Amino acid sequence: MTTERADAARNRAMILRATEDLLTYREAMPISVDSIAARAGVGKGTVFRRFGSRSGLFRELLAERATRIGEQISHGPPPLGPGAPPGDRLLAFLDALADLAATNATLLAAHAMACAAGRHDDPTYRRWHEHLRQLVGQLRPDLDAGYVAHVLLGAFDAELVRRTIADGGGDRLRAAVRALARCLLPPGPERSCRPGP
Amino acid sequence: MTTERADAARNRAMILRATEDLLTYREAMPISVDSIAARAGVGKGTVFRRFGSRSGLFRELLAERATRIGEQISHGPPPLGPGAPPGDRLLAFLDALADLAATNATLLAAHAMACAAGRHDDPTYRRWHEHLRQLVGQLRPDLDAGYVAHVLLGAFDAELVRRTIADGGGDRLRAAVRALARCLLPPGPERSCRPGP
Amino acid sequence: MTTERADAARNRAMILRATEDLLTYREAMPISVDSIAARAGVGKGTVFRRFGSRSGLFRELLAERATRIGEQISHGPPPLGPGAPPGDRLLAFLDALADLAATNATLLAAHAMACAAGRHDDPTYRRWHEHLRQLVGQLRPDLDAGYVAHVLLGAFDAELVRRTIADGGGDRLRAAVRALARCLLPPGPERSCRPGP
Amino acid sequence: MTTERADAARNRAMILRATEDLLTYREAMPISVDSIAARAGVGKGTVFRRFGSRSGLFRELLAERATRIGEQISHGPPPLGPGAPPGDRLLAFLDALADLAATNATLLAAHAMACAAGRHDDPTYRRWHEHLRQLVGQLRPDLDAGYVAHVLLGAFDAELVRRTIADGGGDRLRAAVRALARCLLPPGPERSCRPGP
DNA sequence: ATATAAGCGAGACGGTACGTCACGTCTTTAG
DNA sequence: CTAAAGACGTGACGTACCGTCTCGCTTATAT
Repeated sequence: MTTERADAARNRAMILRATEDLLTYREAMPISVDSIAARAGVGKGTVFRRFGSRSGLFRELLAERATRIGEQISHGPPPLGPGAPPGDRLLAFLDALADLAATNATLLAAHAMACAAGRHDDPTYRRWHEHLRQLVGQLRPDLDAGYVAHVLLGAFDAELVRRTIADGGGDRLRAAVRALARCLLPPGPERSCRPGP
Repeated sequence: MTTERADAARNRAMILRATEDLLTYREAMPISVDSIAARAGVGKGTVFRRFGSRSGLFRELLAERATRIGEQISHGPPPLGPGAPPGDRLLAFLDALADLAATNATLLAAHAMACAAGRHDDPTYRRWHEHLRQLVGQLRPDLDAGYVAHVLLGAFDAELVRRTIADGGGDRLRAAVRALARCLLPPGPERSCRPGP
Repeated sequence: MTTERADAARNRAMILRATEDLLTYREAMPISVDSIAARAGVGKGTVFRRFGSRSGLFRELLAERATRIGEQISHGPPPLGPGAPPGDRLLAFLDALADLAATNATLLAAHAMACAAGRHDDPTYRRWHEHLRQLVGQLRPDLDAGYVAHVLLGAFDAELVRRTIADGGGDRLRAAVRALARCLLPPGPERSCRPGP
Repeated sequence: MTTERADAARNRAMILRATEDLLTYREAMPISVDSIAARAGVGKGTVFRRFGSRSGLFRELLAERATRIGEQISHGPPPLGPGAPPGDRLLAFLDALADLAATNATLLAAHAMACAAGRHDDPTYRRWHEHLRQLVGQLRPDLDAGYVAHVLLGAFDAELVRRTIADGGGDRLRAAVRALARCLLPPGPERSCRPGP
């Protein structure tokens, strides 16, 4: 595919927009592909053609939302972008994720629901995981960086995020994540907990 | 109901056994209630009568598996049971969870799939969460204990566990969890970072 | 299946009735299974469960309509039923078919559309064909009775029937069929091959 | 349009040839336009530009096959062409149709499938019907010539032809048609209603 | 022991949502 | 600038599977 046809791009945008609308209105999961297609004013086949499956639709929507963070990680200014020390980047990245999660709770829920067990293969998830893995690896060679990266991403689990912001708002989420992240930072001079080899 | 009918008890066991078998054979999720009923040699209605729903079936199966840990937490000997210092209990509990997860990876996956967003309401999950919340609260008053407890339980996410033991075995899972947990322990001069049994 | 469940029978009737209604309203073909299910107030799955396919639905509806004729052929009074000479039975049967076709033109069309090439396997068609084959075989051993029986049934082709009654009414259809049928009767002393007006 | 471009003519031929091939290979109906285009080595749009629709493709293919008969009817020698008595022309025409049907059974099936209810509007069908209508009208003023003409064409129904030649070959079809046609001839001294063997 | 009522077993049933299919259209590009 | 190529739009179809409901039978209890 060299370039996307004009009508395809238009319908693609309409479908994504319709999905957003429905996610905003209905917090509950039952957002059927039919309802999305109907609201977008296109046939159901179009949705499946463009996104492959229900999962693919939410995946792509999440990817769209995650674009900004991804770009800032790669080319943005410190501390989120390259150049800052790993500890600062880690905190900045988790802050960004917390922001994203707090403002897209329902999308996360839908994405989690749709992607089910395959969420580890989601491109967005993989990118985030890779970023975390590298930072953690630099900060704490004593930890299983890959595993810890997954656990940190699990801290933004849709249901957990929803419950947390429902009882404390986005601030509580950010604070909790931040406090948790600091536990992973290497201990300073006054911290005696020195991990073994 | 005074007593459980003999055939009912027998069928209940057959259903649970059939579910285990299917979980062992098929790693993939699509284990339909029909297939379970067929393999158990009972009608589908029996499954729903006994367990209420697909989720209930997996919930009960997990609860059965979690019975030992629950009892040891409540009445067992330290460090898992009462009496040991919180840090030791936390590590012991997470060790136990890692063992359970390593030996029941597919069940966890099925449970996660079936319970979906409602897994926070699962009795077993709640009990574990409450236990962790108290321990974390005692150890680290500076953290959001409830949130951290959820994150720690997220470290036993089905898909994550599966991938971890697939690439490193149960030992890697246990080690990774242990290393991660130590980050949460408060720094203390007299507590070794590697608490022995 | 020993006996049909009460609710199944009720829904079955509702579906057939809804199909009739839609056939009455909309002469055109596009009667989707969804529209039938919606009008019947049941799910689409129910329609497919009971009738197997879109074709099966129309087949069964036609069979229901053809029940009277089938019974009269088997056990009814002459000349349609047994006992009358073959020539009289042939004419009576074709008359009955013409009546049925004239009053169920749209159903025939839908049935033809749905059954497509497989209409020769339709139970109702087969019964009618067998009846005709026997009568023709008795009347005209010189003809290929099976083939002629198919041709005679082809005289009630949905599109042909529709056009004929649209330009001449049911009477024209009946007369045309009758005149055609007389050509097949063996020439007798008092019954000329050229029937009088 | 003054003349057909060379490549257009070539593509047209390739499409028709591809359709024939597929009709020969696959007796079953599901010959999609995509498969035809693919086998012809052209884009699907080309097929639709040339033939308007799926139906149009089969219609044109049938028309091509029917060209010889049409010419012989109009300008050929008796008994098929003009000049012979109606009875002879009728028999000759039906013979020719039987030959055509026997050698193009699958094409007839595809044509019937594609044209569906609109086959009465097919140019080829109309020409044949008109020819038959006139002959029947001359031979048997007592019959509904238009209706009988349709019934006679129905004797070459695709499914019927297929079954007949499958169980008796083309000879059985020709004989059956011939015997049936003689029933329509007016009784004459030297031409009995009961034709001999 | 037998009749009767309560409740269980089996799976057919009801319905929703999904993904597929193939027609016909429309945009893009090559000649 | 015309035509080829095929990506695109569309909606009906049939399927899968969850949870419910009905019917027949088994078990416990009363006589």
